[in-house]
Amino acid sequence: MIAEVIVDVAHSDVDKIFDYVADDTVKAGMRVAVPFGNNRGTTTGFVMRVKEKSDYPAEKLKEIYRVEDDVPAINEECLSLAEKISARYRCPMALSLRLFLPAEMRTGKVGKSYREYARLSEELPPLNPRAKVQLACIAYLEEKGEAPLSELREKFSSAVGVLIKNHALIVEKRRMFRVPYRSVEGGEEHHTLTPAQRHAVEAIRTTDKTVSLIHGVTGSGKTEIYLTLIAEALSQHKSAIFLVPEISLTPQMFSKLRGRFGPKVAILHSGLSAGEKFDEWERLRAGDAKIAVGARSAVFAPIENIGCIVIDEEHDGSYSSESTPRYNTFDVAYLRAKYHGCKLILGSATPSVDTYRRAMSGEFGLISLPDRINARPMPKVNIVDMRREVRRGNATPFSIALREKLKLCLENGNQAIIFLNRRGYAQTVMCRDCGNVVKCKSCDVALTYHSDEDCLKCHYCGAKYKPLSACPVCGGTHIHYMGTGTQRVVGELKRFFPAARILRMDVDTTSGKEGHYKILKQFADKKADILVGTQMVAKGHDFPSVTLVGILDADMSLHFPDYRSGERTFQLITQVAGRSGRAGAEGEVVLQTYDPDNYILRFAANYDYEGFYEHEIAMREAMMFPPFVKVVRVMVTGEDEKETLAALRTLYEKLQKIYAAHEEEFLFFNRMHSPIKRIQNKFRYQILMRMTRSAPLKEVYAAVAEEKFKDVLVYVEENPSNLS
DNA sequence: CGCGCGCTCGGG
DNA sequence: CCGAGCGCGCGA
Repeated sequence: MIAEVIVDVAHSDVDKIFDYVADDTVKAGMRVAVPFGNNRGTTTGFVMRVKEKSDYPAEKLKEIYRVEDDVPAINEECLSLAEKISARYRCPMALSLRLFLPAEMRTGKVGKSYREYARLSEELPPLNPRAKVQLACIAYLEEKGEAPLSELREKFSSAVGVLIKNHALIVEKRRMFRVPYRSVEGGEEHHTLTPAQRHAVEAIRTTDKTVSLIHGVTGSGKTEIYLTLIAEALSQHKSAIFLVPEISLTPQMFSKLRGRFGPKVAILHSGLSAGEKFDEWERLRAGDAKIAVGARSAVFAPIENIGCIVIDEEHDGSYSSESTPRYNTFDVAYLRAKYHGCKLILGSATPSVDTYRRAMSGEFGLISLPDRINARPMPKVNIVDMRREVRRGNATPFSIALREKLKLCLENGNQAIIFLNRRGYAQTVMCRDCGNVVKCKSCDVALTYHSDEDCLKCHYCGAKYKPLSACPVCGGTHIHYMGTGTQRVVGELKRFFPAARILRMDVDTTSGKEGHYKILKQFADKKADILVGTQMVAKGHDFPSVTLVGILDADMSLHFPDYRSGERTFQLITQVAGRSGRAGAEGEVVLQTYDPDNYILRFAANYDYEGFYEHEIAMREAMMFPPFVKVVRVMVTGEDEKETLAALRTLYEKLQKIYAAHEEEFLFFNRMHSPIKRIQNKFRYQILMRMTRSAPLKEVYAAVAEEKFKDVLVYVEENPSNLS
């Protein structure tokens, strides 16, 4: 037999099928060790197909050294999905295949884990009646039946060894599965659905559309709808995928899932240990677990017979991959849903403009849940004009209104969340003598001062620098810390509310496994009164005692140089605001801005998604932005600026030919450096295009793929979510 | 004349 | 991607 093999080398030069002689144990989807290249070593490969004979000269064929899996690691569906991903995102097969395996499995660093159990032998050999410990051990096992060997060793020490030697104990090795979040208990049983929820479930069940969007405000009970649909899939002996944004793997969600589905749930996300990830993956592959829950990568879960796929918080940026292959989770989920003929359910309180448009056009089903389950109104949003605060001489990050409401909130024993989109202490460090802003040595990015470590950090590469006492350019000593970060806010809050217990949550405080979880749990357990944080406090957690949310400087994300900045700001404000007043008392929001009449903020303050959408889509159409056109960026990066520029030029000239031939289909075509000219020592130049949807994007891809540059990396992005 | 380095090529 | 093969330049 012949196996068609893709070698696990991420390079287009070797991105093709190689035939190897195989025995009949080899199946498609298994990994194999094969001889490859002139080195006598081995390379891992993926068997894509097995066939009877090869077109390649038989005398040149080599044999597979070893089969690495006893069961295919990648099933037929996923093999063909990998092919589609490679074609769609133009990446080597090796890279798309890797998506389907836990990373640690590939490097061979992790494997099955076993545990030894001991039980009594059927016929006990004669024992020395004076060996008290041995007798105790036997008595213990007579009562228990069996016990882990390690436990026996701890209790009865060396006696265990003697008993094993005498064949009094039988030791058995058994597979042990490492369980993530063991400490999270399964809570809450399912409650009955409200009429609105029942209607939503029914609508999804009966529609002939593959994709349904649930547009439901925070607290409208979307999760219960997902769980009902997943339970239904399970009852039909099918499996399910439940995707959530990276950070919103909250304890509440876990306990809900565990409570409802117990061990049928497997969790896949980057926070797990290698062993846990591997075991959860294995449980899914073997069919022991039926529900794959996790962030974007869980869309590649090794399951068969999928009954439904859910993408919660559909609008979230974490659903598009930032590294090759830059896949979009929705696209992959859609392919899987089509393959299995199952439903794909998207949910959000603030759907992305693109998704909502597709729902409005009838391409997707649309279900609206305008009311909160408990019929509680959304918290009132007070817009505060910070320009007036400044005029009144208030130089602190907090408006007087926010301070007063905070005071009241704390006096009543409630909790508050303060949100701002900037970590660290001060945003920039500037010399007042010459105006020099201190920047990172490897990136073209202003450094941020962090008071707890007393250092300057680069938020793009993580580099740390000593704080400056004098300006490196002019030697001036009037170093000024500008702007406000989470650390400074905490400091200022302590000044105003010395008795308040304050927690900070941003990437600096959430390192390590379960980092978010710990902070959120502390806050949920009311070990703190105020939570200060960046984006990550915005994601869906339930804090019943939070009655006040403060949004400092809502303009920050508004003036981002990106066509989606308005959309993102609306989503962010709506999400953060939704943290207020979920159970007990009525909630309130203070929204601070220097642009109080901005339409995005107005719509957000009124929770008027439709209004926002109508305005935004009209604007996009008028300005010719996605979804009406495509924004395409060809990114050219390299450490050597000359080489990078040369590559840029070559590509530009090539693409210009396409542009010239299709000028009427392009709205914009130009080369420039990226907004951030250098990150991690790499210069970043780009060719930016805006083109109609019928424009020859394929030709652009092909032209880019044809060129290869030494030491210069080139990639193409469609509607990039981050234009920096 | 010999070897070291850089480029090109091939891998089943 | 990685090593083999090969051409060319330089030094003794």
